[in-house]
Amino acid sequence: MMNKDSFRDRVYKLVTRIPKGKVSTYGDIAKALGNVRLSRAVGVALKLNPKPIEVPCHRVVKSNGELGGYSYGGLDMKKRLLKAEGIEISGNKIKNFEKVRYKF
DNA sequence: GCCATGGCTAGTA
DNA sequence: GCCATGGCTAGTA
Repeated sequence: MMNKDSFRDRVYKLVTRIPKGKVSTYGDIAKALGNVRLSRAVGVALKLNPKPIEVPCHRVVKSNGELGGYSYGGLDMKKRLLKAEGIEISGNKIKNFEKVRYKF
């Protein structure tokens, strides 16, 4: 009997689908899970991400294009990872946000 | 069960 | 204001 994935597992699964060079938002993931109101819980789930390598949570940012948080190495690390993937950032915001925003 | 804690968000003021 | 988590407390048995 296959037990259902927990909320966190479903979050991780979605995040895994975001391709390199693209970003998504906490809210978009929440919507993909059924309700935008889950967005805050999505943030919490990502903070608890046990595998930051496999689950690229650095590709998840705020709905207004700001970076949001990052528990592994802090914001500088998040910024560096994104830049290394070709995402342009100015200050604390993603440039061409809509253009690099991945749609599920 | 209750309560605090967040990597948040849409919609007022 | 929302809602999944995690830690902790009554208050039963």
